[in-house]
Amino acid sequence: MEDQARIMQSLGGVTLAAHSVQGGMALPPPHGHEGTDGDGRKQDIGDILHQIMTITDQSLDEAQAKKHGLNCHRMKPALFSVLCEIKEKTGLSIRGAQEDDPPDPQLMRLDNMLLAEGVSGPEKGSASAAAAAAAAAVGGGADNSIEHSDYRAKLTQIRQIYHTELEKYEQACNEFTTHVMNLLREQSRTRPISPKEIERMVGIIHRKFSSIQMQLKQSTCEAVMILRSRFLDARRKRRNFSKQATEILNEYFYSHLSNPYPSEEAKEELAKKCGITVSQVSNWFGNKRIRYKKNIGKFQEEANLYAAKTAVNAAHAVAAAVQNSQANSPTTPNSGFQMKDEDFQMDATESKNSLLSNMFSGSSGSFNLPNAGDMFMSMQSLNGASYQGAQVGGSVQSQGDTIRHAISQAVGYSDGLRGHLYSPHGLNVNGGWHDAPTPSSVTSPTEGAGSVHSDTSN
DNA sequence: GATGATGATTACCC
DNA sequence: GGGTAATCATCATC
Repeated sequence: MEDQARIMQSLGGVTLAAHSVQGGMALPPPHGHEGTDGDGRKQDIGDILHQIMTITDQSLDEAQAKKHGLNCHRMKPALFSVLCEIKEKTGLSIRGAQEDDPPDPQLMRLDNMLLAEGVSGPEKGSASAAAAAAAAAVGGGADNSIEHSDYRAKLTQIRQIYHTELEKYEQACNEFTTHVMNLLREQSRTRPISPKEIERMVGIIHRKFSSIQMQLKQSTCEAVMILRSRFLDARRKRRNFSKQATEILNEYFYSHLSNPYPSEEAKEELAKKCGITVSQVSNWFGNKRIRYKKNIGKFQEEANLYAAKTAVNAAHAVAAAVQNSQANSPTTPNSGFQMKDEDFQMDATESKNSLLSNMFSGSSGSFNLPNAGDMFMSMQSLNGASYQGAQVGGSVQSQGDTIRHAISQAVGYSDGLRGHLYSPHGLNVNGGWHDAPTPSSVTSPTEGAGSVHSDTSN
């Protein structure tokens, strides 16, 4: 009843005068100047207010009937207007306090993070970019690609949950807003509810739902952070490279011992072959160079092993090339092939044997000696059918020339092996490698045909 | 569990 | 930016 008294006071002393003409009604005189007529109207208003205040205590039918009666009451518009104004005044102060809020920095941070992590915003690019970034931090390799996809899958899951929840919240917010608006509009027929107030109420609802959304964003961010940290923590959890990968890297290293600095292209190619990343190749060569330099004696055995291995590969490749040549040559169907150069006649078996013996005895005969890397690559090219002699350096035209070139490369490599077998090849007195141009590319002896590249070191 | 091997990281240099 | 050297952390072997 306090409220009623307050409203009565307001109606009597403050605002009623300003709204005394409503809907063509008679003007009630200002408070304090009313006479007996004023007393009557005051009584009338009090009566109406009493009816409004007690309407909720009545049964539905009674209330409906009373509501209709009140709606039709001649004083209703004036009273409604006054009540609206009172509410507006109090509402304005509330609104003034609530509006003009600066954008919440925490919300901005959350939004930015979700965008950066690829949870919000466009799906494909950022999500995979974030996944790739995390995967890059973790490292490459077959297992890591699994982890990569695992990370991506989990991120996608988080993204889906986030969007589903967000959608739910938005839907609930819209539904609730519509419901409240309808309710208020309906109520506004009997209660002093202005459109501004409805608007304000909608704002309040939106703010409430925004805070819920913020909680959702916060939870999502936490989930992403946990996922991310889990992957980043796995950074140091290394796995040894596969045996095959290590062999490929070692073969390249020892065949380029004079200048074990693979170019970017070479690194990429090695990475592709080994199923690791370029940075892992760089790491590997960095570690290898240092460890080799630190303990040449220890690595000598390994160097010999790889040198011998590569030499055998080379011999096999040459033999294969010779046989291939025999098979393809119309002039030399079954026997040894005839070279254009008189001083280069060799039976296939003989060539193989002499090559092998040369390789391990260190006798390279009168052949020129390209560097080990050249041989390293030539062998692969001979293993396959698509030998590209021009890329190796000479203008290889005839079949015989091709073979001669290959053999000379092989023998040249044996010289390279001699260096590897008997001395720390390529290291200068300061413990560093001799200056040499960076090789432009790489292939390993295990590689198939069609990947011959030049190596201009030495 | 001790130990060596090895991939990754970091600080520094050029 | 790429290389070295030192170091860390983990793996693999005994």
